[in-house]
Amino acid sequence: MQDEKSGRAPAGPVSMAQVARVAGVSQQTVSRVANGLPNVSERTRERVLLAMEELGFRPNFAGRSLRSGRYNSVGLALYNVEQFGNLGTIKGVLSAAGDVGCAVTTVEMDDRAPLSLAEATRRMAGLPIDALVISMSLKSDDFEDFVPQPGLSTVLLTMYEHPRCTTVDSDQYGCSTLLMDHLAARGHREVRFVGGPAYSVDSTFREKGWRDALAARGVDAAEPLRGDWTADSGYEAGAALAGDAAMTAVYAANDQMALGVVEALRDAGRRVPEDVSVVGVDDSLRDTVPHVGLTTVRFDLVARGRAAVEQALLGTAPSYRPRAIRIPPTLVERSSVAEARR
Amino acid sequence: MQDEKSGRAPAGPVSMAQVARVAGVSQQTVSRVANGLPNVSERTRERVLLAMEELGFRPNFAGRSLRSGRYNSVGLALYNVEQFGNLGTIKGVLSAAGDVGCAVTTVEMDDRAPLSLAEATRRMAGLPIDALVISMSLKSDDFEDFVPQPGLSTVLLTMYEHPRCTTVDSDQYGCSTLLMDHLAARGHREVRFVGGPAYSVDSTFREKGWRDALAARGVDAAEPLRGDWTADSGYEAGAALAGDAAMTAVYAANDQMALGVVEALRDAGRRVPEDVSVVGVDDSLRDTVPHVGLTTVRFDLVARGRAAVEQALLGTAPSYRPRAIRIPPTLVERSSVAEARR
DNA sequence: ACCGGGAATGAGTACGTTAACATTGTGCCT
DNA sequence: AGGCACAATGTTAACGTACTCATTCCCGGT
Repeated sequence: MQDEKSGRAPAGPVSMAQVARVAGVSQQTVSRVANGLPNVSERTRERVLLAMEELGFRPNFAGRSLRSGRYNSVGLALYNVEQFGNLGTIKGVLSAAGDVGCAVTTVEMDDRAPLSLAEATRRMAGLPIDALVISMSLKSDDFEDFVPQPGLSTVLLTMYEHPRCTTVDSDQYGCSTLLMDHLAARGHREVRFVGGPAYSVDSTFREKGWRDALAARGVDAAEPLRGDWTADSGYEAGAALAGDAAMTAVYAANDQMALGVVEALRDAGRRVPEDVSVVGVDDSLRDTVPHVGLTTVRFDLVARGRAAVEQALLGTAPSYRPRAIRIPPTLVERSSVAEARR
Repeated sequence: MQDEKSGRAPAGPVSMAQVARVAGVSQQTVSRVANGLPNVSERTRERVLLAMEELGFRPNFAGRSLRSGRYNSVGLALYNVEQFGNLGTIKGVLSAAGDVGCAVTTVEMDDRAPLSLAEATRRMAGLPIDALVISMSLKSDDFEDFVPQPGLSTVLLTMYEHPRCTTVDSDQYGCSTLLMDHLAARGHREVRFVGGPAYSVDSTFREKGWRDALAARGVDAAEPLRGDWTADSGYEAGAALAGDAAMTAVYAANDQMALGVVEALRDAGRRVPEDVSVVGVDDSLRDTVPHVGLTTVRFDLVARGRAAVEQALLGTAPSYRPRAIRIPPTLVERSSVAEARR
């Protein structure tokens, strides 16, 4: 049985040599046609293109990059794929890679494999990639010893800084400054904090930003509460906070918890924002809740992914020096913040 | 200046031949060590490993796969990356690929390039992949002519069926059956539908499921409303629906719109679920809204991604026959559905 | 002492591509 | 007419790996 579209039945992958034979030219001429080089006569080009079509030729990636030494692909090592924010980051990575004609080669680092940076790098080093972006929740001590693969430009998506790798992240500290300034400008001094789980690096940086902002204004930080990012855990925190008569504002480390806090405060008879102001982080409720009123902060996650890829590709140049890039957040002002009562 | 870790400064990528020279063995022996083959004496193995370490050897992907003809990678063509559900699907793709030691090579098909299936396949065909998964919003007519790249096992993530490619999707029709059965069992006959935008294929299938379910019970379908997936658009639809005295239930095509419908109905003085029952799709509010009460339907998106990769890899066997796989949803019963008034 | 056998290792080759160089053909200028 | 420039095409070599086969070496059995 023959392929109904072509006269010949191509068995397995088709090489340039086979196309050349059919077209009656040399293999080199096929290469020239495949790469759109100019020095081919129109007649020959057509003959070759026809033969390609007929045989179903597709260029062999391995042969091509063995010759060129380039892969036109960026590596992406992901841990915790389903975590909030990864989709935007992935979009940015794909988009920036696509801009320069690169694909993205991704590997999920799950719990089957060890999670160390060194291990992740080793696994990625054997893949067809020109540069590497690593997105993993990292403990600080992992950094001390880490040495990137020599000859493989590496960027880390993290708030920590590294002497030999560029690091890129949304500014998880700066978002607190932004929100606390916003609250302070409206007379809020006693601001409580509802964080994420203790192991969360992002939450830790947001908490530090909150703490420093209070300290800068000479306010003692009241004990922060801790949720698990869910709205229900925010509700619990809000219920616990409702009795605190001193505080005038609550800073929840994400919007879902902030929504829970608002609900709990209202259920406890405290009005938002008249009695208590509430702010969150992420702007994740925009399309999700009708008439969102939550004042929050938005990260440009796509820019985060884009920056990572751009730096990783820049890093292939020998003169490149590692740097730390922090994508600034923007304030999204809605109606959950009012002037503090005196 | 020398590399501080090794005696020699490796210039550029290191090949097996260079390692062999340093270790005083043949290139073939280095290959055996690199691949863990048994026929190497302990003494030689150690010498080679030492040389590898010293030079910073990493196996060349291109050479390896040129020889083997395999890439150990699955291609993923994505359109509309940030669309709901993609993160779970990506997780499933990565996870299933990782299970068999494969990476995932992804390209975003954005509006710079034409969106046709043929075009996407052509672009992916030159990448280092053994099989291909395509996730694009597809119009039905794209299918008629589409012929997958010969020799490249291809799976489409879509509800449409294709004679020559396996297609995989969450059952966007079956979710309606599930919800309508649930409502019917509680005496609901007049069920209104709030769909997504007209171009959405998913919404179209959900609407068809709703329509067929009504027809099966001899109920004339009242004109469906249309939102844009956001909670606010759901609110508008709910406000328009509130005056309909005949209906006893609303089926919104996603949870965010369903939440808007609930809010609007309550603002209009109709109780949920006592007066009107409301159901949604996706179970996307679970952690997002405190005390979610919405009855909805959950898709196993990870399973969707996993199935796509599994079928794509199975498709590399010559005896494989294309099929259509629909991942069934599960009902998530909460408190927005009650017995219909008589 | 000789031979057979198996383990360790090496030599040669092919995978598909592209760069560099070589060759042929064509037309134009002097 | 002779030669020169340039375009079109062909030839050769090399990229790094792993398969197949050949060789060497050592040991034990007779």
